[in-house]
Amino acid sequence: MSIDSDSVSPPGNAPSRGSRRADDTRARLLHAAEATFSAKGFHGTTTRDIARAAGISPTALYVHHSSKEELLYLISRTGHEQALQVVRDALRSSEDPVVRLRAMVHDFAMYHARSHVMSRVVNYELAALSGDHLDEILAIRREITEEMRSLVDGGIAAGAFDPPDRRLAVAALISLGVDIARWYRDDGVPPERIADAYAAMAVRFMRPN
Amino acid sequence: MSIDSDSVSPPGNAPSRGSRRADDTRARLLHAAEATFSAKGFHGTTTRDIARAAGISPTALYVHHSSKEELLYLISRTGHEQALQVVRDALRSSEDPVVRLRAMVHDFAMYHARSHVMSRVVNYELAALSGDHLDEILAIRREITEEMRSLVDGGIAAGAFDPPDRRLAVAALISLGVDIARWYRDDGVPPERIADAYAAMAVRFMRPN
DNA sequence: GCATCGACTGAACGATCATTCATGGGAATA
DNA sequence: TATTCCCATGAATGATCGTTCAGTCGATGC
Repeated sequence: MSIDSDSVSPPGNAPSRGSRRADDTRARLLHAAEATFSAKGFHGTTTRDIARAAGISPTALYVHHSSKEELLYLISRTGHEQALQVVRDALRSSEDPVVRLRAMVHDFAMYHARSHVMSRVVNYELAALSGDHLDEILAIRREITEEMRSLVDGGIAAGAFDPPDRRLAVAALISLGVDIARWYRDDGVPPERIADAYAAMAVRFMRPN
Repeated sequence: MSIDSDSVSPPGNAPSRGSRRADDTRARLLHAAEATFSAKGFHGTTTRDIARAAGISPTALYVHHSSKEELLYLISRTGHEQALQVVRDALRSSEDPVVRLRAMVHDFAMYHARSHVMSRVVNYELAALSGDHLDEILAIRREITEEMRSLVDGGIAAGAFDPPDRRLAVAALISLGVDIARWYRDDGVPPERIADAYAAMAVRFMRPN
């Protein structure tokens, strides 16, 4: 997907009450940054690239955002919050560990396939964030890991899971989802098929023999 | 691991017969580039960063290599060739599909954990390669995928594997290995434990129910 | 002991970078 | 219609980029 226009609100620089025009420009700016960061990386992208893709002058970028890094931060935060929400919603869908696991892996994979442009930025451009911003993002990442861990531990406690290593089972579940952002292509395997297959494989390697 | 000194030979720019001193500098340059590209990305790294890490002047870089991109190319090529070799060696180790799968996942994981610095460059900086260099690297990547596919298809034909989707089973096997380069930390879970757990999980999700 | 030559360097170049500044235009309000 | 002020701009700034150039240095061969 990417950034919804209703999630585009007053960032650090701009006035609190944005006009419709300003909100629209802000949204286009974020989409443009998302696409260029994803394709060329943060350091490989110039503010002129972003401005051109958004259809404005390089200067106008600074009317809405205080820096190029702020754009990366906003994209990272939105993406991480969305991913955390996806995981939490899936875990709320049932009490049965196997059903929850299937839903979580399925939805996590779906999210990374459909939002692969944003997810590439979210997962591979972390090093370009400023110290404070990075700390905030890492906190959200820890929450995602924590949700996964609670799913795995709960399933083990209930006798529904028996992975060879609970910590590495969590790592594997995350890797299967995150790495989709790296290899996914729009003209390849459709998201739904990826999600179904990955959910099935995850259930298999978590289930007791 | 990283680059062995014996794999450091005449690159594009330098004379064919290198002195011991030149070979040593070349090797330090490649190690330095590997480390900085891995930490800050290709575009986030300056030639001055690399030179400083190698203990030489920025100018000396061009005595041994024609450009910054050439360094990335040499690292990418070495890394991909090593990964392909790891996969091929593992597949040669047995005729039994399950044994081969276990060896392949184990060794592929070991390689990405031990060479995580290089593997980050290899897997996440492809976009910075020049057109010709990228084509050459992508050809090696296709060979790696092809080896994995033959393993999976062979196992299915022999009745030893029954994954929910053979194409996505290959994707999952690659993701488990590659993504280690993203999350691995030297002070975390040791490579051998990762490799064992991943091999066990892979066997579980490939085996018929 | 001297000449040679490969390895290396400091200074510099043009290009391009993120960002700022002074200013203009146009939509919304009165 | 007149006024206001947000949104946007062209031009410019200092910094930094990848790379080149004209040499220096020190080890090696005679």
